Formats: sequence, structure tokens, C-alpha cells
Amino acid sequence: MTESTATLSRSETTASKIIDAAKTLFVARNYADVTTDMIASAAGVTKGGLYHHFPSKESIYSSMMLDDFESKQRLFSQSVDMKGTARERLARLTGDFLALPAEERQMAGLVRRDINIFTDGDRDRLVRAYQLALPNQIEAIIKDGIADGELAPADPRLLSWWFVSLVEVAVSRYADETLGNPETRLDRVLALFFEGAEAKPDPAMSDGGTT
Amino acid sequence: MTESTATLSRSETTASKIIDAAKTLFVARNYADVTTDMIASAAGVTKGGLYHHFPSKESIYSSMMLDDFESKQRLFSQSVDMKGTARERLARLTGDFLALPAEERQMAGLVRRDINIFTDGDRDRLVRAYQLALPNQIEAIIKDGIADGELAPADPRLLSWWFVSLVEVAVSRYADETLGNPETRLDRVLALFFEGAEAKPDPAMSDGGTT
DNA sequence: CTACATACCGACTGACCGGTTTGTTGTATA
DNA sequence: TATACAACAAACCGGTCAGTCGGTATGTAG
Repeated sequence: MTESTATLSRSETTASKIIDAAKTLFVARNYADVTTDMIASAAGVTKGGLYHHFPSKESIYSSMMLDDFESKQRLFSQSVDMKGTARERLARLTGDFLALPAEERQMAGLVRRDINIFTDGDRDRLVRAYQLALPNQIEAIIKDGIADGELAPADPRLLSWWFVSLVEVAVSRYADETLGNPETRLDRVLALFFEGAEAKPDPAMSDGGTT
Repeated sequence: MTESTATLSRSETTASKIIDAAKTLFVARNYADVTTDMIASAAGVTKGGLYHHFPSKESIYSSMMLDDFESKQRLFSQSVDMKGTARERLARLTGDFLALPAEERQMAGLVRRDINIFTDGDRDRLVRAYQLALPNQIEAIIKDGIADGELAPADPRLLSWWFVSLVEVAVSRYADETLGNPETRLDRVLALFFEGAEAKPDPAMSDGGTT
């Protein structure tokens, strides 16, 4: 999972086959409805083989999530490190996200759904990894935007959560049909976040309008 | 279940005790992690007693949800029927929502988490009741807002989902600490939805900018 | 070829849980 | 006070599923 193309050992290959199978299953059904037998057979091994590589069902889930968050963290950090306005950087980050295959996108939403199956320690670890991968990076950009006067002063963390939730709606099934291609979705999300839903007079012609 | 204050029969009392217990448990843990024994003992009956009133665990869950949606539907319809700008009506609706006890508020988010435990028919029924209670009513207000030129033309359904997701963030634990009282939260949600996060010159003093 | 390790198989187990059954208590009616 | 039925209790059943365990295959080093 971590090394990309290079030769994987037999063990690593099997482990990543298991993680891949788990991904597909866990995005489609919730934790309790995915059995270890399902994961095993989808990965082309038996339960015995599966438990040779992972000590528990929970460990499969959490290592799957941690791997995913790590890769997302890397992907999105490019937009954070990039220079430009907050809007440009958020556009790139969101664009990168929308360009991901559907499965990878949906993984981001799994934490909220399944988080309560874990107990304290593991839950905190997962949540922290998630925040590192997504909200924290958006928050960094938003902080810059506020400092530069591009965004109105506000709690940056809260704003980043709001932004994430806007994007989550934009990847929903209905938005898929309504907005179509990723560029349109991207534009809508950014426009809504920056300018809101209010009707505005066209800024080109200076004098304005309704009420 | 349907009748509100009047004297409840013994059977109705027990049934509503069961529903109440189920509410607390189902908002705290997901469907699979709540056992019928837990519900029964929290309601002060045994499993036998519980199954005297409900034919299945699913039926407990779904009738709990349907009851809740029905009451929310009634509550929010007042804001829909009210006259005023879209912003005023959304403010009232959101204010009513924020004024609900925490448990009642969180119920609204349960559908998304637990919807996949149901099969086709029941799922559709639940989703339809949810949409009737929340998104559809918000959508009605938004439609008016667009027709009146108060909101920029856009898909009203998508906008209503976006609005719901903003509110959901506003009731999160962190927002609780950051924004404090419901009025502040309400103001932030509305401002963000209508005007966005962008910095704007204060409309009072015509010339702008903190830079 | 031997010895040892790692990878994997698949039958099995023990616990848990949704649902049933059988029996008991309360309560209203006549 | 006998009757009848609803409201519950408690033991029980059947299925499911995470995790185990004894074994077999596939290397790999000496």
C-alpha cells in the first residue's frame, strides 16, 4: 500500500488485496453487515489466510482507513503548499478530490458513519488521521484567506467543516445527475461557499437591486 | 402514538416508553450495536414484553423514526406556511430546530447513518418521510426565494441539501463550544448560506477593506 | 534432500442476538 | 368470584459470525 509500483512481497500483495476488497465492501455496506468471510472471499483467500495477515476485523477496517487518509493527506497537501488565493487553492484541492474514483471519494465519509464501532483509543486515532487528511488542510488554506482579507473573519475550523460538508453534498447521487461534470460541481461549491446563495446585482454594472 | 397529551392506555404508555428508550440508544450507538435486550431493559420491560408491542427490531426503529419525522414535519410546516422573506422563514425553521433538545436534533441525522440496514420497501418509506419532514420543506421556502429574486437561480433541491448540511455542522459538538448560544449559530448559518464566507466591504460605509 | 519458516486452508467453536414459546400476573367485565 | 383477555416475564431456540486451530502447501537456506 505504501510503496507504489515496486515489487511487493507475497505477503504484502495479499494484504493489499485484502484491503482493496475491504474498501469495496465497506463503502457499500456498513461495518456490521460486512463479514470477514465476505472480505476473505472477495480477496481470494479464506478466513484463515485473512487472519494470518490481520489480527481482527477492526484492524482491517482501521488500517484500511489509515492508509486512505495518509494518501489523501499527501494529495491535498499539494494544494496547501501551492501559492495563490485561498479560492484558487481550495479549487485545486476540491478538484483533486472530485477527480478521484468514486470509491476513494466515498471513503472520506465513512468515518462519520462507522466511527462509533471503535472504543476511545482507536476512535481518537482514526479521527485524528481524518482531521489531518482533510479538515486541517482546508483549515490551513482558510486561515490564510482570513489573514489576507479574502475571507471574512470567522472560526477557520468551523468554516473548514462547512466546506467539507458542501463538498460531500456535491458528490451525492442527486448532485451527480443535476450538476453533471466535476467542473460544474466545483464551480457551484466554490461559489456557494464564497458568495452564498443570495441573488446579487451583477458586479459589472455598479448599481444594485432588489430590496 | 398519534394522540398527544390525553390519557394513554397502559399499552400505549409502555410502547412509548420503549420508543423513548430506543431513541436514546439509537442516537448513541448504531443499529447493530443496540440489542433488543438493551432497549427492553432501558424501557423497564423484558424482551417478551417488548415483542408484545413490536413485531421486530426493525419495526421499533422505523416507527421511532416515522413518529419523529411526523412531529418534525408538523413543526417545520409552520415556517413554510408563514409569510415573509425566504431568509425570515428559514430563520424561523432553523431556530425551531436548534431549540429542540439535543436528542431530537440528532435524530434527523440518523437516516444517513442507518439507512442501509433496511431493504428496498422500508428504506424508501423512511427516506420519503425524511424528505417530507426536512429537505422538502426547506426546498419549498427556497423555491419561493428563487421565484422572488431573493435567491440566485439554482436547483432548489440541491440548495436545500446544502442548507441542511450547514445546519448539521452547526449542531456539532465543536460548533457548540465555538458558537455557543443558538442565536449565534443561527446567524452564522444564515449568513453563510446567503452571503458566503467571502470578506465584503461593510455596506454601511460604502468604501471597503481590511486588506 | 532436510529443516525450518512463512503463507494459506477450512472445519470448528463459543458467544451473542433476534425472535419464539410457555407460563404468570394484572385487570376489567358480568 | 368466575371468566377472559391483555400485559408482561423468563427460559429457550436457531442462526450468524468473529476468531481459532490443526493441518497443508510453498518457498528457502544449509
